[in-house]
Amino acid sequence: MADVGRLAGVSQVTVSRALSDPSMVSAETLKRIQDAIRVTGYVPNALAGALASNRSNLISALVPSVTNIVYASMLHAFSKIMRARGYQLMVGETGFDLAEEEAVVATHLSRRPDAMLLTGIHHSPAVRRMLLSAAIPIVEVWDITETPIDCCVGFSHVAAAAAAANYAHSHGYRRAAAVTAGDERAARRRDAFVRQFEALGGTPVATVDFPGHASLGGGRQALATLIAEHGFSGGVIFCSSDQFAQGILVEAKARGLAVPSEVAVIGFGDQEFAPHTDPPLTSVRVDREKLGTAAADALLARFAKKTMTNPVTDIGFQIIERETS
Amino acid sequence: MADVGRLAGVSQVTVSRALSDPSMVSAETLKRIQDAIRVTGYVPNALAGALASNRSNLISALVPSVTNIVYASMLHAFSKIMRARGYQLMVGETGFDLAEEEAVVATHLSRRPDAMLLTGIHHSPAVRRMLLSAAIPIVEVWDITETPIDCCVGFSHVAAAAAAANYAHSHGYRRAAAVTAGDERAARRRDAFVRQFEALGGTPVATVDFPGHASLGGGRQALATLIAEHGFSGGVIFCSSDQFAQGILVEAKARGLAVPSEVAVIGFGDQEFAPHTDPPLTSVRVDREKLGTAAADALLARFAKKTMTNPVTDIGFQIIERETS
DNA sequence: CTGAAAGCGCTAACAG
DNA sequence: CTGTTAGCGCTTTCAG
Repeated sequence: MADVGRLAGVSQVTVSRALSDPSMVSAETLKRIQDAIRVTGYVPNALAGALASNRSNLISALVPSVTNIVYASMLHAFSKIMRARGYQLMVGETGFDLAEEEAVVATHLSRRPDAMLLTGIHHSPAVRRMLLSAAIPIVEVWDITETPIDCCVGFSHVAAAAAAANYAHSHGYRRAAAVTAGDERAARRRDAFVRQFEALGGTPVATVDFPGHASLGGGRQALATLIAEHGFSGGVIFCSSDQFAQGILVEAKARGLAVPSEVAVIGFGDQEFAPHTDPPLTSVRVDREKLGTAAADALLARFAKKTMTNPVTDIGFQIIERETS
Repeated sequence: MADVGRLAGVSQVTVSRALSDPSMVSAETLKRIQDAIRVTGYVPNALAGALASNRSNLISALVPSVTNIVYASMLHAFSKIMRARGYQLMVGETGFDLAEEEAVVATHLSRRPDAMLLTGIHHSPAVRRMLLSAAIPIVEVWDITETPIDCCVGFSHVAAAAAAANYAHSHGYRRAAAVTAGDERAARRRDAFVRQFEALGGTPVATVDFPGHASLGGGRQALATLIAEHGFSGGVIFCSSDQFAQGILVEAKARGLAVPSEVAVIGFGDQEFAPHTDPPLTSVRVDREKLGTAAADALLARFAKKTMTNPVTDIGFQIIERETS
């Protein structure tokens, strides 16, 4: 930066100003500086800038996994807005394990992010303490709580699952099953679905749980298991993800079972392929782009003014009725 | 750090040493320092450390899109290794546009990453210049070239597509079509497939291109288009992605077309669901985890010693024969 | 094994 | 509009 200044015949600070706010230097000085930058191939050092200004322009985003499309698409929407505002993203994967999250949070905080996005509302006491003393805006996503660390953007998993149970019951289903991936929020939905479906007078809900992530193969296997081991002989299957639902459709077709008359399915997530399965998949839609943009908006609002109008943003959900139930 | 030192009765530098290399301080001093850290809740400032040491421990990884599972799973494998070695990932999305890539590269370089992962081997002259003068290890992935910026890890798209054409021909197919997403590498595969299939004596290959990313819906539409507008009446369809292939299977089943006798399909990527479609999908496998780990290994080797044994790593591909062709 | 001093490249005051 | 002076919180180097 000093070299650039020397070449342009100004001091180093003037170069700094030209870069951070061009309106602070005269037009001709600006031009000379820009020329000098081009000639020298100068690349600013954001590290030094961050240290001096105490603003890193970094946002850290922690998700369970980047290979899960629901988190990836949320990140995409989130980062698009943040990038447009000059912030860069540091992405971290926390798995579904609180201890792992703790280590990731610690290393990310050492980079002094200006804000942090966290997935979920359940964190270890150590994480809460670190986050609180970091004193930066924090947004927790994919769930809502009355007691966020700072603010949260999401929806009620209990309400979504109960709505699915109501939907199933009102469409005449009295028998049901649930297929669930190894994810705390999915498990909460499963429990809420079971509770509500049975409360409405449905027969006991059979459940099949997978420890890992949802997959098409898992959905096929789940239907096979339900039939072979749970005596499943018709009814609606509430899935924790559209991936499972798609697998159930494939397996049903392979077995010659009619959908929805013999096997009905409700997916979760309303992923891109849901309208194009055969038959088109009924699913609970969660607007992942909106989740990402609302999370970004919440952080930007916190940057603008310290007072929060409302720390809890419920983006809701929607049951998209198609032809599988 | 000075506070911690005061509490432990040592100077600030000693704390620094205790953190960077515990063996440099005596056992009892170390213990006092660790206690002091616990008491004060001290969180190191990696920004300052990076500025002073000229090593940021940051790696920037640039992919076209994080919502595409093939890039996401590569990133996952890559970051796992890098994180274990103490490096953190800055993720950037470049889209499929060279100009966008330029802006992303510039901002990432300003953060002084210790190395960079780039997707693809085609970059603008400005990007090459910036990267060269950054003088850090660079790995280009998903493709190979004799003239990488620094080193590359990938496979030959031309060879993969030609192998698919050979496979189709040797399995008796004389008619073929290709369905391709809007991605330069996919287009190169399409061209290589067409060239080889026709060279082997196949009839002219009908092509359907989509500007955006591959999807199940796109695959369904592609088969409909091939039948309606290209008079497709049997043969093998080479897809740029398993997503398209899956859509073709769904559409074929919906139309009552037998697979593979009336419509045969070859996917690309061998994604998780490929073995579980009905019938199981024949696909060109690219080991994305291996791609990520090999890219990480290449950078780590560059960190260890400046001389490269071999700058080009070809991880190859494999045609997985299942039942759709 | 520990400490003192210097400085990484920038921004934030304060002057002029 | 521009320059001067002080740091930001660390690591590095050189002494002891």
